[in-house]
Amino acid sequence: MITQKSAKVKPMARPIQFNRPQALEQSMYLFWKNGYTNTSLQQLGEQMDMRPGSLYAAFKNKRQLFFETLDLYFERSSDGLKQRLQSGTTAMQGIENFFKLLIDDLVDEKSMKGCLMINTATELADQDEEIKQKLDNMFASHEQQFHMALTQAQQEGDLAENKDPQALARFLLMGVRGLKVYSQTHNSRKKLQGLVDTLLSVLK
Amino acid sequence: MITQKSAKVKPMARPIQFNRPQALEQSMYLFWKNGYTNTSLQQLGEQMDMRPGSLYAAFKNKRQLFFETLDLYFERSSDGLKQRLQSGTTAMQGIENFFKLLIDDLVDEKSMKGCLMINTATELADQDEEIKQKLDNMFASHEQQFHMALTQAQQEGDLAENKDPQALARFLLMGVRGLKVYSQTHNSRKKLQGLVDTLLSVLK
DNA sequence: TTAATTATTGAACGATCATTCAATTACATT
DNA sequence: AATGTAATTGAATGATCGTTCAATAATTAA
Repeated sequence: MITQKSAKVKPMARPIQFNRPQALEQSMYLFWKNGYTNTSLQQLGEQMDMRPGSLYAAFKNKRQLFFETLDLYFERSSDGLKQRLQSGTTAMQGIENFFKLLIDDLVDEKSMKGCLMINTATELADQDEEIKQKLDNMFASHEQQFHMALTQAQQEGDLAENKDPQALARFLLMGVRGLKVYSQTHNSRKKLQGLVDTLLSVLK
Repeated sequence: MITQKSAKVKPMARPIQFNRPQALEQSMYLFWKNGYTNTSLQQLGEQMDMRPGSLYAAFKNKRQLFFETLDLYFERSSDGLKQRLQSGTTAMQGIENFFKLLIDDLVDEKSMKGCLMINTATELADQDEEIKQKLDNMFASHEQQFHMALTQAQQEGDLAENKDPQALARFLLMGVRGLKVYSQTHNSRKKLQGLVDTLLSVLK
């Protein structure tokens, strides 16, 4: 009994209605603001303008949706980091610009507070090895971007030869984490500026 | 119709069965590990060995229980901080000892990861002004402890006169936050030691 | 023993959670 | 028009959430 399924093109089904990147961006804001557990599928459905069935057909489940959302956040932050680090005429200027703009972000009352990667690390890294690994890789990638900038700064003569670019990159990123958590409860520009000044003093 | 309620001592009722400090300590471990939202009253009841009715009679509700738990955590951490800062013959030694022991904590696989105050800040500070203020005060208190230690170090000649103890205290505590979040995804002793070395280099 | 008081119990509540699925809809092809 | 296909819908599912409360238990005073 041989079924004669032809290789012909299949008749087109109902086209996809929702805009995937746009929907993911909406989910990102929710997860960012409320965390993973505290964001319900009802909220996600409203924000993304998708009904449960579509949501599950498109993203499998809440966990997978969150993964895609986290990936999007990482891409965005990586792009932003790259852009800011390259915003000066020298690598060292880029690094300084990054922290200047970071302070602006942290001070801005209207902007979203915190950082999805940090929030996820404190909420889920202990309980979820897969997420922990994902975050570790993401942080390492950001660290690498700082590493490259610092290496370039060294080549440009703005960082002493005896300094270790990799260790300093790790340190700066630790500082970024500290600053972001600090600003969750206190976001005075003056104090943030002081913290950044001290942080960057280790590069001198 | 005058009810003749005398001022006599009331007959004793059924005595309280549960141990409040002990129950709170149990709840602390749960909130610490899982976060506020991710800890259910069923889990709390099991861990504290209390049935819902007793739990609500004793602590009002989940939110108030969490507040008491957070207070307990703060007391514990304050006591620990004080003890560690005073563990050396000089204030500067105390500060160094504190970071040495912090690394031990962060590296220890068996110890609980993260910090309840930081976890709460990233989970709830955005959405709950009361908790945000509570945390702000707690962090400020810890900052004050570092401030005092640094002032003493200055008096003892271990911190240059031109350094600002308050700004440095804020910076060190920012560093602690950064280190704790860092260790959520990566807890190599070598790297943590490097980060602490760089952090403390600002005191030189 | 009885009464008064309050801690404790455990079942029950309504709300909300993440998820599923049969029915419907919108398209291209025949 | 009719057919095939897959996206979409929205009601329904069972589980779990935080919380309440009438009944019960344990104590002292009378």
